[in-house]
Amino acid sequence: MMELRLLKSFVAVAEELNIGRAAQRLHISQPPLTRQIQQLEEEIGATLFLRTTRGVELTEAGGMLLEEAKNILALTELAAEKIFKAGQGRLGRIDVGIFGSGIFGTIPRILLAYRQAYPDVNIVLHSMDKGEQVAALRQRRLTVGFNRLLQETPGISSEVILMEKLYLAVTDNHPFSARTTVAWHELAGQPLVAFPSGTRPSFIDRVIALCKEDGFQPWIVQEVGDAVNGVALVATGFGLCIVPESAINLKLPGVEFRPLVREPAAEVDLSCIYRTDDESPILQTFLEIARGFSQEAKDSQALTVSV
Amino acid sequence: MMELRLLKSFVAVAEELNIGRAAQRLHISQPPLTRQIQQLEEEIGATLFLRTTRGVELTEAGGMLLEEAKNILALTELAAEKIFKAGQGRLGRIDVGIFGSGIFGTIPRILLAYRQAYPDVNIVLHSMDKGEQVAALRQRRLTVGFNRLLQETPGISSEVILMEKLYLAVTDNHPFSARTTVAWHELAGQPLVAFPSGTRPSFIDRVIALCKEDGFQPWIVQEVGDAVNGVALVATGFGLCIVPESAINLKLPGVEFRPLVREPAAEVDLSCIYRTDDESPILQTFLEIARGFSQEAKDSQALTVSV
DNA sequence: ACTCCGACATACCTTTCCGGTATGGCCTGT
DNA sequence: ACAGGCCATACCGGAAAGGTATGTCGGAGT
Repeated sequence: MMELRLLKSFVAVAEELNIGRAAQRLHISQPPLTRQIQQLEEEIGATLFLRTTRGVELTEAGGMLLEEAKNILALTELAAEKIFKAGQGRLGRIDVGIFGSGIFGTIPRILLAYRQAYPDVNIVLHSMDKGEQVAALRQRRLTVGFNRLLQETPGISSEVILMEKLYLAVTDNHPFSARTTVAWHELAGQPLVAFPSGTRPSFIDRVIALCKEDGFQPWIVQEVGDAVNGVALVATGFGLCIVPESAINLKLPGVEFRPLVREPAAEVDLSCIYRTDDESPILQTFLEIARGFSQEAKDSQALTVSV
Repeated sequence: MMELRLLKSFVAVAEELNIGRAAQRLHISQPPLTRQIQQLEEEIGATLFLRTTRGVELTEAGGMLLEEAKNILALTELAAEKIFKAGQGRLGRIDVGIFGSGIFGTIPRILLAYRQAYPDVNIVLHSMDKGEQVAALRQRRLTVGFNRLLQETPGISSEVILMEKLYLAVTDNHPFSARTTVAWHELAGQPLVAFPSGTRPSFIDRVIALCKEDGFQPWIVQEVGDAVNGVALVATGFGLCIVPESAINLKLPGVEFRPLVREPAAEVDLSCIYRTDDESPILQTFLEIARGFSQEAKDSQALTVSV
């Protein structure tokens, strides 16, 4: 069925125009090469070489085959290389689910690091909430998702990347803006903008739980979709808004962020979710990069403590 | 080195997603196919299938390879077919040398018939005189040439396609134009336009030889490059012009053609020339078609005689 | 919970095919 | 006429491909 070995031999002969020399180049002896050419000619049903007394010369059909064969051989080599890279997770496509305000903070840094480590992997971002992410993972429309406050789901694994401290967004004319920090219990009686309004339980439930632990009920004046909208409402004077650390990169005029102090610390997780049975190299390499950030976060924390 | 056999097996498995069924399709048993897939995976260095309990499924790398492999297999099949056709002379390129007035008469009919029989062969015409044709044949810039009155040339073979009777081109006010035929010996003393002026011996020498046989010397008043120019000069009143039969298709106002009668017949050959050592199918098939015209000419002649 | 079935993997054998050595035949250039 | 190249052929040994029998594992059904 015209194996590539025959094509490779053919190319060698066609380029050397001398079976003996071509055989040397191929590190075999001359007679087998003669047979290979004969076999190729028989399989194709065309004479490829004219045997002369000082070697061989290409027929027209042989000349055409030379071009085709070179092309085919190059294609197979490229393909082999490509598939090898793909097998190592260095090539392909990864679909990443992010939530509304996930485009700030650590997630873009992870994505950037991944892109630099695996430049040939196409990163496709999909904005979807927790429930949608789980569904999309199951349908393989997503490779990995970022989210918070995940609960056990069959077939889906989750991994905490890092814990983010909580901050308070205040307007610059609010008394709290004169302070360097705000204590959690001081939130009692303050008008709060809460988010998100999507799949429960979510960030808002975490906030409510922390308040309950400290013996008060938060005064929620408005619910919005995500941190961006929440901070936007703060800017227009609706009230205060509790956000994870990543959201403090969100600069809006007249809005400032103050750390919320609490014992134990008021934190929320940032986690990855993925299909438990997905062992694809693309996912594995991505998780490795993400775990690197997890480690980095711990390191910087240790540094802070030791200083 | 990743033989096509492995790729073919891979495609079968990737399409069936079941090694056993794929083996049936390939008319081999299951264990060798399993080994082939293992071998392919090892050679490429990537996992191509995930083995599940109800068959196999493609990894991402495997999915990519499926596309590549299909492409490569299709290319090789197309290539094999193409080369096979080329080997039969049904595909490729033929360079045909023609002389100045060769574009009339039989040559275009031969070319047309060849084009219809072998539509995938590119016919490239080159206008050149006898000497140029021989040189171009030697340099392989020409596959075949048409010419007349060829003499033995080492390395070059010639074959007479047909004999053409000679005609006389006269103006419609010349006394000969009132006749149905003109006898050869009547040319004595008539002003003649002769051609061609290129490589000798040529058509003009044939004319001179025939006159000499009949005991007179032709009165040549002008030499021109080819039959077209010769007939053109006839139209302007320079004199008469002897042309081969094919040139009577050349309609010019005020010019008429009359058969020249002589015993034996005044004829000139139309021949093919080609490299003696050229056994390429393209040339052979072309010669077959051309010989067909040779036969056809004899048939019609026989018909004329019998009627 | 146990068994059975389906699917891939492994072991082992047979055959085919591939490459190596030796040699023959043909042409060319001296 | 002879020697040197070069391709083709004959024959042999070993590697590799395919076949049969069997193992192993996971899931479905009773």
